[in-house]
Amino acid sequence: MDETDELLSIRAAELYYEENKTQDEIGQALRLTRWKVGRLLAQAKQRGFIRIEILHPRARRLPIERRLREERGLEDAIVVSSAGVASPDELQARTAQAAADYLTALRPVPRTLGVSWGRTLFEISQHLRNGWATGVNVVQINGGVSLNRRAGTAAATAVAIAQKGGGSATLLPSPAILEHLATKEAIESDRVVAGVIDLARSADAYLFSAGPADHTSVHIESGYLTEADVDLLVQKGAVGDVVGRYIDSEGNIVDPALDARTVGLTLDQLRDGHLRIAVIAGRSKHAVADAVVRSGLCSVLVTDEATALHLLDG
Amino acid sequence: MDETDELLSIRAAELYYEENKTQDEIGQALRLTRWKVGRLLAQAKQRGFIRIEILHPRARRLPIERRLREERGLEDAIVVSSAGVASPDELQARTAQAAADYLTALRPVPRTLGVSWGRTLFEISQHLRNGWATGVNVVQINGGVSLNRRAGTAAATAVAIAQKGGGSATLLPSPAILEHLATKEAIESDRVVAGVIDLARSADAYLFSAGPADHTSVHIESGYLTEADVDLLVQKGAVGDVVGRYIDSEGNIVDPALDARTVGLTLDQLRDGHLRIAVIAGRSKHAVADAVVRSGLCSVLVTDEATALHLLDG
DNA sequence: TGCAAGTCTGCTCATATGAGCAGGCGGCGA
DNA sequence: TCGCCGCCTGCTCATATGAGCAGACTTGCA
Repeated sequence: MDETDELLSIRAAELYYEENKTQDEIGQALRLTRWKVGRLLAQAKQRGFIRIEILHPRARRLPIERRLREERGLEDAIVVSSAGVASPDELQARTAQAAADYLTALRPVPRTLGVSWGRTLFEISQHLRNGWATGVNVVQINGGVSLNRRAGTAAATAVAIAQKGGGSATLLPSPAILEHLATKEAIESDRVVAGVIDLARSADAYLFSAGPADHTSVHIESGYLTEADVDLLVQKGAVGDVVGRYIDSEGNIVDPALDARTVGLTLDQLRDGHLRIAVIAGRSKHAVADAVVRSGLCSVLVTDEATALHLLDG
Repeated sequence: MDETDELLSIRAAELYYEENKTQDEIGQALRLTRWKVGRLLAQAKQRGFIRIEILHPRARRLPIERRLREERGLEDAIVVSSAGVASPDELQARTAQAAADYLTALRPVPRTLGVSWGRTLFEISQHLRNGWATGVNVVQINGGVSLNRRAGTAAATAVAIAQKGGGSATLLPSPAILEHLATKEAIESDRVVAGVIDLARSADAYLFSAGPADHTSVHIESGYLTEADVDLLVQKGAVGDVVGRYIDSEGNIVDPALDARTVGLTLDQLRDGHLRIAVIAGRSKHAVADAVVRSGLCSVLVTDEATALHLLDG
């Protein structure tokens, strides 16, 4: 394609897309046959001169979703558009909305849904509509009795998802991380707790998020870890946590001792699930999202465009 | 359009524009008739959910050009796209290129073209191709013997435009602004100078730019004015200059005494021309572009998207 | 210079899309 | 409750577009 044709293809594109002329009319204007105009337009598209964007909070990026499925081996991927997003909060809201939509459309409807907790999960619970399902029982898959004033968020999330889905919630009555291994083992041997974990292991689907390994972590906010603890984990290679367990960029547990004091499904138990939906969005979670996908923790990923492109192109 | 339809129109748009499905295929996927899909797509477009952009340095914005013609009474307007512009310099280059293209395509070819000088005009001269016209004679319409080391730019501009157009240049051998009115009158009564100005008044077309009233002005760089002079002009309401003459936001001369010492066509003489092409781009020239269009100094405007939108929407 | 390969052009034909219309449906007022 | 009005649906038909093909043209090489 020489320069003249390139320029003509731009002129044709202007008339076609901005002025809504037919290819025939454009041909008359530019003294070309309509077939030539059609070819110029095809070339303009193919060379990337034409960008078509869908501007809507609910817009998704299907080509990126396809690439995630094909190149990263995911069973499914939902990628929300970042176009026109004003703030990280808005991105988070869009992603939560998409996750809620995905759950609502899920067939067959899971009878038992295992959920983690945190800011993302809470937001998803808020975006779900009443009646999004009928008779979905929700079970917590990791400990989360909050130690600070925001107590109850973890429970509220599970309960909201269950209620709106016409089912009931089974809570895991335990802190996320315990100070002593012995305490953790004692709690897990409790009949109720063990029963909840068994139920969690049998769930039809898991819905969880991941947190970044930094000072904004919900574990610091909740009092389970100190900033110094997290700094140490980062030094050991942590990129973030999944169901309270900190992993490195390959998805390996960075601190086995800490992990042993963490209550809930282990990562291997999580990986045993058939449908494992991870919802991870935002700049700060690029690294942990990569680790989650790389290590096969999720089979379905709900994320934003920028994170998806990070996974694909580094 | 209720929320369900809005969402469907987004899903349909994704499949249509990103996945290149036919409306019929989309209908099958979403369990709709193909006519419904067509209507959803039409609504998505109409509500502005679909944005189509042409990404190319030579891309123009025809709808904005139309609005300029219709709403600001211009005979013609050329608006270059700002999409993907990295720097103000690139915007300037795109606009100069567009001006060169416009001149090249101009029919009938002007026999005599009056030109001003400055950074913009110089750049246009560089973008013109050899043989852009045959036998175009170029005449300077305002004084411009440069006083500093960049001497000759004004002359070089006119000569380059003429040479590449297969014609010759007639230079106006005079400074732009003189210190004393008497000197200016003496120069203008000189046979050669008067002859050039007469020739300029008879030109078939004028090509000129405008400068901002700030310290980047080419008049400061050339030594005709000091920074203090320009500050004073701004205080009097100047928004910029056209052929060396400073105007306010309504296009009126802000300092008649200074104007009287400025050599070249007066603004009224400029307005007598039939084809008056102004080339004005860049953030700093929004105000002066508005003044030029508002006061009818140009009949054709070549500008960038942001400036055009400023003229239209304030 | 002459030939062969590849490219470009303008066509035919099949398909996709948009305009416009008749019937059905729901909402609203009497 | 009935009947009218207006919107929405699914259609027919006209038009716009894309696929594929045969011939012309250019280009590179001997």
